[in-house]
This record gives sequence, C-alpha cells and structure tokens, in this order.
Amino acid sequence: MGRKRTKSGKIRLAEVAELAGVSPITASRFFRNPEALSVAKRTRVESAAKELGYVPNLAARALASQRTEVIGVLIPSLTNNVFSDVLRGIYDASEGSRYSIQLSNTRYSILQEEKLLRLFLAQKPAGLIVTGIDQTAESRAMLEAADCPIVQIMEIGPDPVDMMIGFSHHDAARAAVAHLFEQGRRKIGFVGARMDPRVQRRLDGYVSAMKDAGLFEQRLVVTTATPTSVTLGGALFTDLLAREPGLDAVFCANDDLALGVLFECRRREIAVPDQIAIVGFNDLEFMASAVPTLTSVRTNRYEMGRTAATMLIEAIDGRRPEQAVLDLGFKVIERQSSTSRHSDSRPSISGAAAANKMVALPSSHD
Amino acid sequence: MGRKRTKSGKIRLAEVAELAGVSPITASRFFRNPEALSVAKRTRVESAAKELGYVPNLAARALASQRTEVIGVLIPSLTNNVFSDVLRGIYDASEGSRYSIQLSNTRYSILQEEKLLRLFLAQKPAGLIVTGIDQTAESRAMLEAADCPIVQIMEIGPDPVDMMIGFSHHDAARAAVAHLFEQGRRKIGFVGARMDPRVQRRLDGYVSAMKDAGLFEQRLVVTTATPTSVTLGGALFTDLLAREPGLDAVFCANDDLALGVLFECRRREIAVPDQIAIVGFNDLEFMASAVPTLTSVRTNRYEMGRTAATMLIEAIDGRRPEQAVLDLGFKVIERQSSTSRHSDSRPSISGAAAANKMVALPSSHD
DNA sequence: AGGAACGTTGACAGCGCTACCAGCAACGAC
DNA sequence: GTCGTTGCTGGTAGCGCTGTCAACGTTCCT
Repeated sequence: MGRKRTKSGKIRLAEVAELAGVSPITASRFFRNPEALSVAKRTRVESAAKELGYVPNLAARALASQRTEVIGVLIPSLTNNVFSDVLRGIYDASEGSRYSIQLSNTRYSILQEEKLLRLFLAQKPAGLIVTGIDQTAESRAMLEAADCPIVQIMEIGPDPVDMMIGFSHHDAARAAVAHLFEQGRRKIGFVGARMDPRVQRRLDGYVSAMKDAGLFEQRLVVTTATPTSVTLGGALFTDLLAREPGLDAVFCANDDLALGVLFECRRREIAVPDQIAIVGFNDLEFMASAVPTLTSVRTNRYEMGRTAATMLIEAIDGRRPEQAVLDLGFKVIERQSSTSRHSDSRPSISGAAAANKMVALPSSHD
Repeated sequence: MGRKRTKSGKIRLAEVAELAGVSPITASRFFRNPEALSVAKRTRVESAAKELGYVPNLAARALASQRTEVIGVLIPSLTNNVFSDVLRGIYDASEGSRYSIQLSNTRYSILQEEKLLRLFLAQKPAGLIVTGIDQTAESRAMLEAADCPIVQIMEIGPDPVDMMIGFSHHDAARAAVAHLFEQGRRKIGFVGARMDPRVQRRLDGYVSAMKDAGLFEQRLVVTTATPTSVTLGGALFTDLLAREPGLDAVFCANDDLALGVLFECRRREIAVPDQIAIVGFNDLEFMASAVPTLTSVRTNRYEMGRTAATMLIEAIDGRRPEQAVLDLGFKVIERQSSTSRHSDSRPSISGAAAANKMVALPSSHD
C-alpha cells in the first residue's frame, strides 16, 4: 500500500488526497485556490484535511512554488516604543493571513540594512516592509529589482520604491513649533537624540519654522547621537538652559526626552508651562497623565503598521491599492505643558489629507 | 552542459560544486560541517561560493533535512516594555547564528498559545522559547513531546519542560515589601493591572509578606484585568486611597503604574515619600530620573532573552548547558520614593544565587 | 603481504509540494 | 455533426538540498 506517513509521522497532502478520493494536485489546489474546485471535491478535501489534522509543509511548498510566504520587516530598533507600536500593527494585520513575519533589526545602520536586505531577498520573500526612505544606493537598487511588493513605512517622501505609508516629520515638527508660536513662545529650544533620518527631519522642520519667524539661533539646538532616554532628556535640557537661560519653550524630538525635561524642570523648580513650555513627539500614553499633562504630536503608529501590512498582503495577492502612497498625518495634541491659560487637551493643528481619519487612537492597546 | 542556473537566476549549490571541482554533496558538507573536508577542498569550495555569491536555499535545506533553522518565540505581548527588552536579547543572541526567529504573540491567552504552539511544532522548529510556566495541559504535552530544545522564560518554577530561565516573581515582590517594612511602612497597598500569571505571583508574594507581618487586609489590594498604563496607575491609586486613606506606601506591579501613582500624588499634593512611599517593578529607565526618583525591583530582562537564546542555540547544536534551570534573580533598587531620610540609590535586597551577576544593567540600550 | 581502520568523497534517492500541460466531459455555436 | 470553448482533474517532472551508504585511498597494524 505504499508509504502512508512521512518518517516524522506527519500527515502529507497525499494522505489527504487519498482519503478524499482525489489526486494530490487537486488537494493542493484546495489550499491555494478553492474556487477552482467543484463544490463536491472541495468539501471532500476539506473534511479529509480536518479529519487528519493536516498541516502543510511550508518548506516543500516554498521549494516547489519558488516563493515563500514570508513578509520581511526591517526596522532600526526593537527597544523604541514607536517601533513596538508599528510592529504590533504589522503582526495584527498578518494574523489570519497565510503570511508570517520575519523581523530583522538594522540598529539604525543602513549598511546593516543592506546586508539584511540581501539576505531577505535571497529567500524570495512574498513582500517586504522597510523603514524610512534613506537606503543606500545598493539597497535601493535591490529593492527596485525585487519581484515582490514593498512598503516603506514611517515617512513620506518623493519617489517611493513601491508603496509608502507614513507622515511628514518635517511638517509635524513645524506644526509643533507653530503651536508654540501661537502660545506666544519665542525662544524655543530643540532637544534631540539618536538623530536618525526621521529625527533629523524633525529638526529640519523646527529650523525652517524658526527661520521663517526670524527666530532661529544655532545655540537653541542641542542634539546627540546617543540613544534616547528620559535621563538624557534632562541632561540635554540642562545643556540647553546653560546656553540660553532666557528659554521659554522646548520642543523635544520624542516623548522620552520630553518627560526627562519635565522632571528636570521639577528638579530645578522651573514652572511648566509658566516659565517654560514643553512639547514632545509621538504622544505616548504617559503624556496624558503627566503633571502637568504634556503636549505632544500624535502619530498613527499602530495604524501605520497595520495598514502597511494590509496593503502589502493585498498587493501580494494581486490587488494593488488605489494609492501607493498614504500620508497618515499627525496631530498636535495640546495639553497643559504648553498652553498655560487654556483648558486641557484642545487638539488643533494637524497635517495631511488623511488626518481626519485620526480619531480614538491609540487603537487596541495591550 | 546542462542547466547552469535555476529559473530565477539564483546560484545553486551544484554550480558552486562545479566551480570548485567537487561533488554537490561535498559542497553541501562545507556549509554544515567544514571540518569533515580536507583543507584543500574546503578552501576551494569556500572561494567558489564567495565568487558566485552563493546563498543557500533554506526551503530546500529544510525539506531535505526535515528540520528548519527557525527558533519559535511565543510571547504574550508586543507592547509591553518588558518583552521588548527580552526580545532584543533574543534577537541579539540569534544574530550571527544560522537560526532565525519566528515570533508570535499569544495576547496573554493560553488557548491562543496552544494554537500557535501547534502551528510552530508542525514546522519542526529547531528550538522554542515560550513565556512562563502556565501552559494548558495540551500545550504542556506538546512541548514535552517536541523533539527540539525548549526554554521557558520569565519565571522559575518546578519541573521545567526542558530548560528554564527567569526569576521568582513571588520572592521579588516579598523583597519589595520587606524593603518597605524596613523603611517603617505598615499600611502598604498593592496596585496591579492585567493580572497575568506573573503579576498574580507578585501579588501572592505581597500577600504572603503582609500576612507574615500580620498586616494584610484585603482592601489594600486593588487590581484590574485591564491592560496596564500610566493613567491606569493613577486611577487604581485613587481607588486605593478611597478605601484606605491611612495608606503609607504603594507597591505597584509594574513601573508604568508606579509612574501613574507618582503623578496622581503630585496632582493631589501628596508628598512622596513623606506621606506615601512608592515602589515599582522592572526598573525601567525612567524610574531613575523621575522626581523623586522611584524605587523599583530590577530584573534582568535583556540578559534573560539573550541567555535564553544562547542556551537554546547551544542545546540545538548538541551542547546542553550545565544547569537547565537558571535563576537570574532581582534586586530592589532603593531610591527616593521609598527612602525618605536616606541618600539616593542604595541597592540592598536581592534574590537568587545568580544575583551577584547583576551589575551595570541595562546592557546595550538602543 | 594482507587486512583493518580511518578519513574523505561521491552516487543515489528522495524530502512534500506545485508548475505545467494534457486530458476529459459537458456544452454551445456554426 | 464537427469544432471550439470552458471547467475541472490528473500525470509528470521537478524545486535545491541532504541522509544514507558505498567506495576510495591511505595509513597502520599484525
């Protein structure tokens, strides 16, 4: 009667086919394109598979079909809260689909990214999600030559490799500074850490806004390549104060820094917002419950990850999205730390066409 | 001359072998067990592979060898800072090895975990990392029947499936409470959210310490199944205060809650630590720079992930570790929020044999 | 000298699945 | 009645690699 089981005791497609009384190839089709089968055979295969507890062998499928069901994801950091939100969105969207996520950490190195990209591409992924728009020329070439859909996330920029979803860090920073102008602040400092391309663009946005207002001074900018942290926020703020004692506001490149600045103000008994206003970036959960509550620029991180993965999967399955570039926008969430004489949380400035979709965030925390 | 290239233009092992003037199988051996080759052939194959830019086809390898080079990781949450530290350790350790990480999120559901486990096992992973010790009976059975090494992380408990690395949440909580006793606190509340098995064990540790001191009262415990957040910390603390206005300390099941409690105290103008002491759990980075600085129980999360993956990989490669169960310990980091009349940061109570290894953490932040 | 032992190499036969194309029935158009 | 056409099904032939085992040359022993 021939071999019934693989050595390992696993059920193979052939057994399912036999039980269902069809050929292996028909059984195979059931899993990839059930519509192509007659209803009778479809149900027969379905129940046979269920009865035997069949689980397809992905390696065999990949080998035979010359493509894997893996979505490669390249992100610069696993620690950063921002990316964990994005990742959660990606994982959530991939769940239930037949694709699995292969994650790699570039550690903010575009050379490392290039290396990982080469590795990924060699395995013929079904799709790819890469962070940002600042790849090496080599990486860029590989991406363009890749025969799978690709989504660039976190940023919006000119000429996407394929699809793109994010927002303008430049505009978001400008909006934050504009908000501070509105509140009558003039001597606005910038505090930034890590200085990856996105933080750099926030700095650029800050600089352009300040220059437009004729208020830019180099000494108002304090940055470091060091990874960000709350403690670092305090330290950079201390530097900034020493350079410019007349400071009346700080725009922080992220919320950790903002929290550090807040604590440092507390330590130095600087009144927030009366003496100094604070604005952060990302709107992490704690911003809303700090004392005073902290103004921040809200970004749609979870949604970004989720949408990126969803778009990618649709594209893999042959349904290209209407628009390849999606701007998810941002919103300045005004809170006590920058609004002195106003009530708490009166959202105002937001950016991008899609910004009106931004409600009730963050979605599904856990 | 036969086919030289696969359809996709990829270099195959056969081409490498041909260029090196050896048989394919010899070339294959070069990648799996170079020592088995003569030096001459080894160098020939090596340079041929490099010249052609050969990248092995993992699917073919998996199919032929009946096992994958994938390490499955099951964690309950992607959002939680705690797990992102662990994950970073796991990814760091796997880098450079030939194993890749396949991550799945159980969302704190042991049923979901069981489902994912079944999925993983069907693909014959090289190894498995699972969170905690509270699997379903079915999961437990699958794990024991699995023919790959397995590491349980985050906790220490009786009868490991295979290997185990973590610390005692019960003892850590007891140590935190003991510290508060030392500081003369008596009415110590407990604030907990999510209440997964590990938080539950912290609660148990708290209860046992309080009972031992004859100080336990049910109304001192406020918990919720809701996911944790800073805001929630404030809310739970508010409840707690309403129940017990005479409260003189709060032990929070994690640092987010502790920060929320701190902010709530600030809002209510409750002096910390003079009126109420606060102790958190995990010792996230911000604890050291809050005002006042916040006492917390430091745990070795990055190290845990890193060691788990390292042990696992060694076990896969046939080198079982000397001890299958590793207690990474904890340490109560005493800071201003609980030590009123002391200087800042005077570490004291720690747990587990391995605790002396705990220095200079957190390692390699990014 | 014969042969055992070792280290090294290669031939063969799949791993479980799917791409490709052929075949077959049923149907309609001319 | 013949010829497409459509819808479904199956046979064949691999996908690229490795497990198994046999064969080879060399060395060392008896």
